[in-house]
Amino acid sequence: MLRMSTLFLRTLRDDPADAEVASHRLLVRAGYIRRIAAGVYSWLPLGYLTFRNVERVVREEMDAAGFQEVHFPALLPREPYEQTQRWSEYGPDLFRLKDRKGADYLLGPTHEEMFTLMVKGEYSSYKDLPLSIYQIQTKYRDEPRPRSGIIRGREFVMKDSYSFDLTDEGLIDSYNKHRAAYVKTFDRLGLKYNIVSAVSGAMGGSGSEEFLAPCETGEDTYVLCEKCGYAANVEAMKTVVVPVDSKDIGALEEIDTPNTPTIDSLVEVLNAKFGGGFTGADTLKNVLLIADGKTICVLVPGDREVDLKRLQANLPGVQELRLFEDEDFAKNPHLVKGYVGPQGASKHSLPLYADPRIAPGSSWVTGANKKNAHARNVVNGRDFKVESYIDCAEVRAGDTCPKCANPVIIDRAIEIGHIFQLGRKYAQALDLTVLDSDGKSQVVTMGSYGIGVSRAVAAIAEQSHDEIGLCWPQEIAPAQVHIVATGKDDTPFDVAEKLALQCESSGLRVMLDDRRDASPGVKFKDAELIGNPIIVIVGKALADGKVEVRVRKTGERSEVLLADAVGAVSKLLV
RNA sequence: CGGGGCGUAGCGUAGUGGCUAGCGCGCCUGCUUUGGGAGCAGGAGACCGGGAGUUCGAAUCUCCCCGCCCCGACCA
Repeated sequence: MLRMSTLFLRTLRDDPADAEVASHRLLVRAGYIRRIAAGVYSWLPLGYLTFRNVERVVREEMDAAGFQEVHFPALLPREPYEQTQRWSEYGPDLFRLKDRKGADYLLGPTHEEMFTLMVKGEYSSYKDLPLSIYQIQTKYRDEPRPRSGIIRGREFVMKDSYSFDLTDEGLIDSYNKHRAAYVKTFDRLGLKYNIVSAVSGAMGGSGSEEFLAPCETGEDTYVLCEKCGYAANVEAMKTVVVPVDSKDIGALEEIDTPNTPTIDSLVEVLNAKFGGGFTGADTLKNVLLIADGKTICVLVPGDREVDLKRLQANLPGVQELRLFEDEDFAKNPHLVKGYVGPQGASKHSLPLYADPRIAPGSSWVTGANKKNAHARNVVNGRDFKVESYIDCAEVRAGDTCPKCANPVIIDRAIEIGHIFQLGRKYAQALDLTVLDSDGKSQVVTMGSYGIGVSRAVAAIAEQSHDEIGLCWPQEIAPAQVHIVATGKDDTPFDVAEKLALQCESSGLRVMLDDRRDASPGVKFKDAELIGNPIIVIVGKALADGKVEVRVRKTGERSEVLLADAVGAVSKLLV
């Protein structure tokens, strides 16, 4: 039983000045966490109970799915990460340190290498597969900008699993098992979430989905089609290419457009010249970039920006991407800033990547590749040739769903889980092979699956709070029932104590506010701030032999006979 | 790394060159109070982020450093 009289807890009346988002503010105020350094937090008793509840749910579901738990060190030697290039590729996000002999170590940001090597050390036959193992481990990433309390920390706890299969079909099967286990886990955690298609990013691999918990303070943006259920991270959102008939479009024609280096100024001139009707969407924006040292041109409708994240996600293999700067224009005199057009790009072997909205056959107004001139009737396929279609324009609410063509909505969310079909990248690099039934050596194919355990605590807090405090789902709350004794003499305290014991013996987790020196107001405020799902008040109503039972989330209150209290509480918790 | 902001007691804050750095919450002692963050009285607690400088005098002005928060870039 948690007794408030002795619990190591100090709640704060004011919001901490450095906390912005609800989860951070309330977890600090309610005495769950304390900041130690940027992105590094301690868990106090209430917080740690909550954290362990989340961890328990995750572990139970992993075990139930037949995955086996292991535990690696957080402190790791350099060598395995050298073999997969990540010692260098991971960059400054990797916490690196040296031991007294000067040998390189790191604090693990993720453990693909260790899992792969562990399996390699033990298994060598296809008969041992499939295998899925996991750990719940503290991870370290020296984030450029930790933020939002425990949502994005530099030290955090993650459950990471890895599956090992001989065949691609096997991988898909393991992937689906994890997916199902994740659904169960997040359902039990009481989280609202969407499963969205994602890009696999730095981890490599093919299929990848994210579990996103919608909330305003989330840092991921995703699209959702409310009609058909299509959901995707904006980076992975697909745009359908619809070719346009261009037979009736006249020949390319140059037009004088003095002093119109921007889309807005161009639209203005066009409308003045041709009697209106033009918008930014009729113009073609040619954005020049340097991709790994090579100049490329990206075509988007004039009313849209290029989304660099989407672009990079869809340009496979490109490590470094940046926009053209003035000095780049200076080096390339054929590219006239403000008047770039795709016609003639092939002459300079400039590759054109087009957003699918620049459909084959579509006609545009665009730059004429010389100052103060534009061209109209510039037709894709006739006047310029696109190297490939690539999703790269900013995504907007109301864009067309690639599945059912209805408008999509855009929402923000916290990423609470991510599942990948990694494939053979790590197994290849670390030479994890098994003998197949023909006695031939085969590279194993892997999946990787993560749940942010500490982040899930914050995500639940984000989704489950109100103005006055936290409102935990019962499985996660520090206690299921929070019993408050109020009054001057011993009776309510004795009754509350007895009731607490009864609740406990009927299997409930109980917190008892047995403080004699705190006023009722303080106890009520604390109970509401702490956020256990049921609050029972032993006080005034005792005169009628009753106690008051409150549901934290709904505010619903009722008085029940003392003898019926345990039953009433249990019933509300079902 | 770019832009903005902040750093004064455990927490929230006042104090823009001048006496012993002020207030609220929290904490300690005593009395009172006990259904919505109680009242009175007394008390403890601050190298004013650090260093250097300007000045008769610096929390306050200048420079450097450190730390933190927010936006952007970046990010399983």
